[in-house]
Amino acid sequence: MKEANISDSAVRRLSQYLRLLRELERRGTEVVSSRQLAERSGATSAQVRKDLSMFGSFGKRGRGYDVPELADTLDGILGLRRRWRVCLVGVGKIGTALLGYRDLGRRGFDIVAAFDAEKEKVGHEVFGVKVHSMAALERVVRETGAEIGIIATPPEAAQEVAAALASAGVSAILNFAPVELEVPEDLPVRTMDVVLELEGLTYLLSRNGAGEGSAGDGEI
Amino acid sequence: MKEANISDSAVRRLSQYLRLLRELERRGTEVVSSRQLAERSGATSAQVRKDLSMFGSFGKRGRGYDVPELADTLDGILGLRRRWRVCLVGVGKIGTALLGYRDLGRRGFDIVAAFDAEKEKVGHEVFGVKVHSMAALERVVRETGAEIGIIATPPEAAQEVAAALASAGVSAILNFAPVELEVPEDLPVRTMDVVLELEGLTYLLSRNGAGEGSAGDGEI
DNA sequence: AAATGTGAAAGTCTTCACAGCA
DNA sequence: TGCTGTGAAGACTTTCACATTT
Repeated sequence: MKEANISDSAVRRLSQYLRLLRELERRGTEVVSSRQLAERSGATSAQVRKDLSMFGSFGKRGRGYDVPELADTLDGILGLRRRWRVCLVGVGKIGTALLGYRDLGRRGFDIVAAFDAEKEKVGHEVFGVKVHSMAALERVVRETGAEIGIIATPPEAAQEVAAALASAGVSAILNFAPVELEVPEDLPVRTMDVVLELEGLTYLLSRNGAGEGSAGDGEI
Repeated sequence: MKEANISDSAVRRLSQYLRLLRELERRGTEVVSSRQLAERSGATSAQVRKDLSMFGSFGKRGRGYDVPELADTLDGILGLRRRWRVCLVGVGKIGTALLGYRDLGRRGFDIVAAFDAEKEKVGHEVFGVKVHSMAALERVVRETGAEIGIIATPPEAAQEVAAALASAGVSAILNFAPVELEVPEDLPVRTMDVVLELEGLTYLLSRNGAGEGSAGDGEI
């Protein structure tokens, strides 16, 4: 398999193809064409083929792609042939929702520890995950070997937590706090921000004639 | 102000600039340069200037941008000079977390109604928002004038809910279910998927030499 | 006949670098 | 002097279109 210098959005698409492939696999579909993957993922067939060809040749001409085989290939590309250990900082509403989100486990991510600044939460288990004090962060991250840290704290605390996670040795951070984190260059961070996504929508709505309560049919 | 044909990622950056400007405003900072905005948002100064220049000339040469003025300008561009009515479908863990997320209200988004398929939840209020039955969706969306629908249901239900929201007349959808939704062309959808973001990280970790528990200093 | 894999073309986005203004 | 606004250059991404393979 080729090493590829692939863009962020291409990786995102690969994840989407994989999501579709798993669904097709569940239904017993054996073969899928780039066209079909494209339709169901909002890409074009050429783009699907290009994305995949960055890593090798996985299809059969005249036929398409073998579903389980391509799913496994994408697992390999995305680093999903193994499980990942994740820790979560901030057991508030979002943090709790994540602890209870069973898909994480199903898709290969094990939450091995949680942390919270509030004394009342420390020592308890939430959805089977033990909540530690912030003071224990560095020790517990090392002991559990957590590789990915999720930040679900208030924004004021996020930068400090990011620094602590970095120095405790996590290799990547998923950040739910609405702030831009400063971290060492080699520590990838993805930020998920609901308000930011909503603003992306309101931008579009204010350009077009929003507020006119239309919609409702699929007309072009 | 110019009308601009601006990319998705540029809109995302505008939101980030706005987030920073609000923080600067809170601290009483009066003027900011493209360089400063760039540093704190992970962009370059040229990009900040370019992004803004798509919509007009808002800075003062030799000086920078007036913070409250630029914040207000970006509010205008992003459609945030008004409040938006939002409804939420699926009062599970994520849905509940969103209902309790006070930032939404602070940033101009009012959740005016919630819906759930479970009988036990219907009729109750969650964080001050009344939960309706799915059967009431179309009526309540029309009555409340909800413009944006948030889908926080299990993936199996998401497509059906999207169709119901579309036909009830919402103008945009924010989707937390890990599926690609098929909706009328003129109905923008943004999907937020934790697993997809995590996979973006594991992709990077498996390219580099991950698993070596390094990191910890801010060295270049 | 059908669908891949891929160069080449087209299109988009980002960076450069500097004229011009406060 | 300092920093914006912006054409032009460069980098990157997507689409096209077709030779190739099953």
